[in-house]
Amino acid sequence: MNQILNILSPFATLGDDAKADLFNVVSHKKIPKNYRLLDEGGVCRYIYFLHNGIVRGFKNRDGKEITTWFACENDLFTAMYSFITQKPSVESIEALEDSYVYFISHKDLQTLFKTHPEFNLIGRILTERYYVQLEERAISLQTQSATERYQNFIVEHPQILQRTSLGVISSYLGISQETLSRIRKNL
Amino acid sequence: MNQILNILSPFATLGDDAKADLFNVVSHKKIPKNYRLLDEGGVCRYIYFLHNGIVRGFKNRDGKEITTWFACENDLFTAMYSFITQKPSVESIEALEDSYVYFISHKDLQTLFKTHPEFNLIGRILTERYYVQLEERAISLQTQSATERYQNFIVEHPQILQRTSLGVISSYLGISQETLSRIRKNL
DNA sequence: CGCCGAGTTGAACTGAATCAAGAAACGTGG
DNA sequence: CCACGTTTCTTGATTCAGTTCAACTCGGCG
Repeated sequence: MNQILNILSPFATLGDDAKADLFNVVSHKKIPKNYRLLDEGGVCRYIYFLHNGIVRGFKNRDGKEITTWFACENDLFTAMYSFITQKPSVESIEALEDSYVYFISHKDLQTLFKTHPEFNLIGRILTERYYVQLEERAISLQTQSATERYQNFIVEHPQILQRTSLGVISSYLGISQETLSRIRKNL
Repeated sequence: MNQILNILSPFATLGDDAKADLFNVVSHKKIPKNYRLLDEGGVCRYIYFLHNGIVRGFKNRDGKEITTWFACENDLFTAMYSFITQKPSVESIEALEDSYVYFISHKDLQTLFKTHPEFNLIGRILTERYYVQLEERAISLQTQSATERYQNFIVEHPQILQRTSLGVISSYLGISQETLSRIRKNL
């Protein structure tokens, strides 16, 4: 729980009331590897804080799973679009390792927004992070070669590299598994 | 001015006070073709509403201009990241046609947020739109062929297709101008 | 022991970039 | 209103990065 406060503290100084109300609506659970927190077509009702483990978001495209983001220790995550709009999601979320998450429902978060305006910053922070991350990926896909993208990835996500399978990473980078294997060889 | 209200009305019903305060902080001006609303390295102080014309955001990559988004009539736009954080921008903004914009400064918008919480929706709407748009582009770059991306573009942005140069579109699609020319030919 | 998923390697193929040159379209000034 | 230079677009020839398909290796695990 304290980790959550640590994450939020640079952005919002929470009063004791706010903290108490937050603690009241936060749940937590263990997530086994490969468990799906959300399936395509469902509405994402929660925003999550990843205590430990790795989680990914992905979409189906012609039967292939395209990874669109990773979350690791101390990251906030959710199916952005679905959570914000509370409409069905086009992406799914699954754990790539046994993980432990804290989470708050959309409804409870709305209440927090109203009673403690400081919490509005959460939304902004999350959006900002997601946006910047996504933007970097788009630019990378738009302008860099497969090798450059991989090198970039090594720098940006060293932990994920170690702990995730080749196929998942290659789909994130938008290249085939074989090509990634060869790229990796030539380094 | 009424157009702005029309854009906002589906999301927030504004009281007369709110409207008056909004009108007080909105400026407007004519932008000639090729004029830069923001240069890379500068902080984006304004959020804009495009009354007419076309505007694009772009980045420099190895001396080439990579278009990252387009705005057209009735779109809200800004250099997202820079405007939110009020830090220097990595992207520039320029008009692709003679345009007319309404705009609000970051500072005035903050004041509006405080005095009229309804306005918080503006931020959310804008972010949502930007995010979804960006996400679609990322997926497109990650999974589709040049031809598919172009066909997609035709459907999504027919107006921009008509009114923008080939080079600008090709950089948005992440393909060379020559290839786009050939793709266009074979349809 | 044999299966299974994950990763590697090879060979053929292909989509798209690059380089280079020409054709249109466009605006500006004489 | 034409002539000129500039920018934008097209077309061809060549090259190359990355895909695809297919076979093979390796390390676990029932």
